[in-house]
Amino acid sequence: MSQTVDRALRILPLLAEGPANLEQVAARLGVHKSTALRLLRTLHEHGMVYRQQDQRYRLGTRLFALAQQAAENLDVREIAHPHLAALNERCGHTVHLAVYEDGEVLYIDKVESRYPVRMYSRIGKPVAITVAAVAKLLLADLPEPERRAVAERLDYPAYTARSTPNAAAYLDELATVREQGWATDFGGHEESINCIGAPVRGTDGRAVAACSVSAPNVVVGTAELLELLPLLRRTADAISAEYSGTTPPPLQKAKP
Amino acid sequence: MSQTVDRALRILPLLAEGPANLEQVAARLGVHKSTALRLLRTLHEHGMVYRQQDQRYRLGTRLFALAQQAAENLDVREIAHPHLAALNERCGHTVHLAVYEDGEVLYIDKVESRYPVRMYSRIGKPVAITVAAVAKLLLADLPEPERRAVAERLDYPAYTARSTPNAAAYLDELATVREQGWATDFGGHEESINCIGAPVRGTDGRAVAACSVSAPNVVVGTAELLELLPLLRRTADAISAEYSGTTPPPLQKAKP
DNA sequence: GCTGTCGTTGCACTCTGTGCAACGACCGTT
DNA sequence: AACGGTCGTTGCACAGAGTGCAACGACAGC
Repeated sequence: MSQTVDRALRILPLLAEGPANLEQVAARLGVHKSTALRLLRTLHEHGMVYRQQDQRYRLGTRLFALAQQAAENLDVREIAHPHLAALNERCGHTVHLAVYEDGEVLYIDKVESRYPVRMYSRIGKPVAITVAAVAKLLLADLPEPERRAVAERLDYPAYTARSTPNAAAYLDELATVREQGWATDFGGHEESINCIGAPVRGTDGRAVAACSVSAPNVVVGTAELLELLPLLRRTADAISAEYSGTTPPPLQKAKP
Repeated sequence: MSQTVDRALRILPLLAEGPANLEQVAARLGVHKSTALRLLRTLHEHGMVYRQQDQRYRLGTRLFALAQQAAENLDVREIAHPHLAALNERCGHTVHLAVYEDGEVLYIDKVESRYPVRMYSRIGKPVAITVAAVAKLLLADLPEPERRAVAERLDYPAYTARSTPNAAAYLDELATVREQGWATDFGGHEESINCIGAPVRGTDGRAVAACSVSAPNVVVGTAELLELLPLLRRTADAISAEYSGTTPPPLQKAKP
């Protein structure tokens, strides 16, 4: 749309390949040297490109700063929600999204079951950290010292006979979860409620969130619930992809 | 230099703060809505901004990709990282790597403290240039006219009672740092955080980067932190050696 | 159905970006 | 030293590109 800006922006991927001097930039843009110079100067003023000692240009650190800052403001929930809604659309059960923060795991989004029998939960509420599938996924991915510290600091309430009894058992469970890349909670919190979860990962591969599908026994058994695992994992992976920016996800309307 | 490109680029940091709609962007740029629209469209075509469902704009994924490539071009970072990780392994504190670029000092890598109490920082974020140990090291090594120019252009915010008060004091401090070859920041930025730093030098002896160890008072005192100085300097020197090519650098792990 | 908000479009004006040519700094060669 | 070559930089005149304006349209909330 805007020729000048367009040209300026085309310089960036060009420099991403490696440093280039003025003439090379001008040639590859198909413009006069003086034009390229002015564009590069403007980019330079904004820290988008940097001029090394040999006068060649390369990408600047401001790009870095911008991306980093944007990543911090990135709302997983916003990105995840449509995916979670779609998942709920297909399976009908309650879908949760949770994050880890300062030794706690919190639900930050929820799409309600479309069955009449529902489990109780509330966005913003701390999760039963010792048993919930999402909690296991998030803790499993913590750096080992912190994971151990948290596990040992926790209480292990016996919600049911299948609740995790103590730190040792929990750490074992976390190892399993880390290995298999998904988690379950079969009646560990409420006798009659089962749950499966999968992690959402950021660019660095660390779990930034986890999502889960929960359903009461009376609606589906554990075997039937596990059949949803591939779908759940695909959903989690799609969210990860969009969150890390590997997918230019937002399917924009094409011009007619 | 180029008004149009300048306006377009000013949109990016604006969006980095969080999503904004067309009117907000236009208002903050001080231009008409239609102008802002065209700029945003151009940015959009290049993937620099992204339009969410509610029509608001936020930074796009292309920016992340570019930042990634920009980071890869900073080869100090790549070389330094394993050394920094090893340093963190041995002392447990937060380790930073920073570079100087166009009057700013930026963190380009970070290895998190393994203690529960951590300092806040972010890769890509400009460093508190008047007080940070890494900033002192990098400025101390600038050619004298540029050093003076930068020092006199800076603000000297009084973060704490121990912050550098003015340009004269800063230039004195830089002289000391240049002489001793290492730097400190004892509570100059945050009252309770101390920090020691050492320079990474290129073939020409100039500081191309600086690394530092930071720790809160509550974890280690200044005396104890200074005991880490030899280890820190050895780390910095090892990075320098590998970066200048004096060490047959990437000693690959032998396959078992 | 009305009113207000916000994104979008077409147009006329003019300001900004452009290419050109000449200059100058730097480097290696003879 | 003088020369020729390369490459970045500058001033200028022209026109093409960007701008603001006003009107339109989509949508939401009373």
